[in-house]
Amino acid sequence: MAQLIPYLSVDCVVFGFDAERQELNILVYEREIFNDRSGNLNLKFPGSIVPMEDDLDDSAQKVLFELTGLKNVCLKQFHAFGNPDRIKFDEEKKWAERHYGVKIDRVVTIAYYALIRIDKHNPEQSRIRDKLKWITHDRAENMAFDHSLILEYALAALKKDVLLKDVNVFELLPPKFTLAQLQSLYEAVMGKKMDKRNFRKKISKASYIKALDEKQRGVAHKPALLFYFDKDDFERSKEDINTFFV
Amino acid sequence: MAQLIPYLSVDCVVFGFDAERQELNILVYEREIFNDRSGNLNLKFPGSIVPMEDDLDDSAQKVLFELTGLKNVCLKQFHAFGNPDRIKFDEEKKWAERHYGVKIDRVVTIAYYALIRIDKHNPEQSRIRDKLKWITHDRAENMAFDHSLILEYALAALKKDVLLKDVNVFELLPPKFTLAQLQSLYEAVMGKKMDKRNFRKKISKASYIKALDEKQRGVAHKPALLFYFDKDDFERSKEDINTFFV
DNA sequence: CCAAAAGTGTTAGCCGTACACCCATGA
DNA sequence: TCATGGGTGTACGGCTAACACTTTTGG
Repeated sequence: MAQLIPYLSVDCVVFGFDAERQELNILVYEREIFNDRSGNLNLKFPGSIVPMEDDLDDSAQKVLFELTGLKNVCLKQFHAFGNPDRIKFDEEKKWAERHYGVKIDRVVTIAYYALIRIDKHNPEQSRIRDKLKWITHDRAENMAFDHSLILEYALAALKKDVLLKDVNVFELLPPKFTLAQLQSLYEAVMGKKMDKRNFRKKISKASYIKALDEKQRGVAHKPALLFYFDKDDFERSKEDINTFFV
Repeated sequence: MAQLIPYLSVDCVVFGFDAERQELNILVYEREIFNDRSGNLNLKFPGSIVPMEDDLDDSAQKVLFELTGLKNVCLKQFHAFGNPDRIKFDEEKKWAERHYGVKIDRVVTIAYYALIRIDKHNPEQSRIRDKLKWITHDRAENMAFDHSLILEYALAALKKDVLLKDVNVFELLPPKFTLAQLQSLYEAVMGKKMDKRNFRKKISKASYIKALDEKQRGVAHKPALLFYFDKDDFERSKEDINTFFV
């Protein structure tokens, strides 16, 4: 049977925040199809062909569940990638055809990014646990297909969403966090360093970030006060974004 | 032949700005498939099935060209809509099957918004000119398929892009425009009124909006100074968006 | 001379930015 | 007692927001 229309897939760029190293990490799936090529060509983002009867968002949630054992993950669709030549190598086409069990000429993918708590991700629950790994952004060049491009778009979309409070960056943090963790997360997302005192002054004006009556324990320095995030206050605070940048 | 995967289409939400009436308008395509239903069920956004060999962006440009006779239109992909039930009525399914000449069970659409100058849009050049019309946002409820939802997403995406200077709102204006026109455009996009003096103070700080040595003519009131938009300065000015909203 | 829209300045309070030292803890 | 990161204040300049009257034109 000839294929007359492009296949449709979803791909998920899963972000996790390593609070120790203060780094934004990305979950990738490692295949073994290129033996003689160096670099990251064996790395791709987790994804799946969209079944005929499934909603796009549901397909993405399903991928995430099979991957991390997590349900109701924070997931945002950010772009569809449809270059007819996005499958670059014969090895990739053959891999995809074997993997999905259909003849494939072209795949259009709807890309999502997900925010998860890196400590919640339980690889034991994953069907494909031994093929998953976390990498940092600067180790993600030259991935399979157009996935390095997809990552650039994902990072830009995340940054945009965070700037306008269109996403909950707190999904990446544990329920109790320090201001230093929060600051390094913002710095990782925005791609720039910020001044500690000014950052804290700003955060103290955010009604949705609230201090607990509790401190860090067991650290070899002055223990930090812990904070939590109030989602309802956050939702309310969205309303007064008015002023555009000139 | 059974269809095993969803069809893929692109749809374009075309915005135009009516500077006289100070309204944001939307270009819709009118069909004649519902006789006995009231409302806007006959209205849809222009779109097309994506051919097997075409890039998504190219397909959208092609739709725009056939529609408006314009090339290199400002076009931004903003969301993919893939609810399996987005074709709601039998009449719509039959229309789509007749229109595209294939059996259709499900269509996933990649939605774009376009900004065009309403005065440049030459309906004479359009293949389907007698079926196109401009409507305002508040007259766009209950459109065909999920197109009213698509419009809501388009407006939100446009607003977001304008806030972050990710799109050129000046594509909607003639090359020479007054500050009153510019202000009413911002107001239409942001959905809120602004103070004239404060708006002008802000605009005067934008290096990319420059006064001409020329005024309006033939108006029955004090003629307004004309301004133009400098794209290079605009691109340069994007770099210093840093501060997130709390 | 009237109607209509253009154009203009000041004040008060808030926000962004730049910058350096003491504090609490575990080892 | 030392190393480590936590926590804090001030001053300046720029931005936002509120607010009302005069000017220029065509009719």
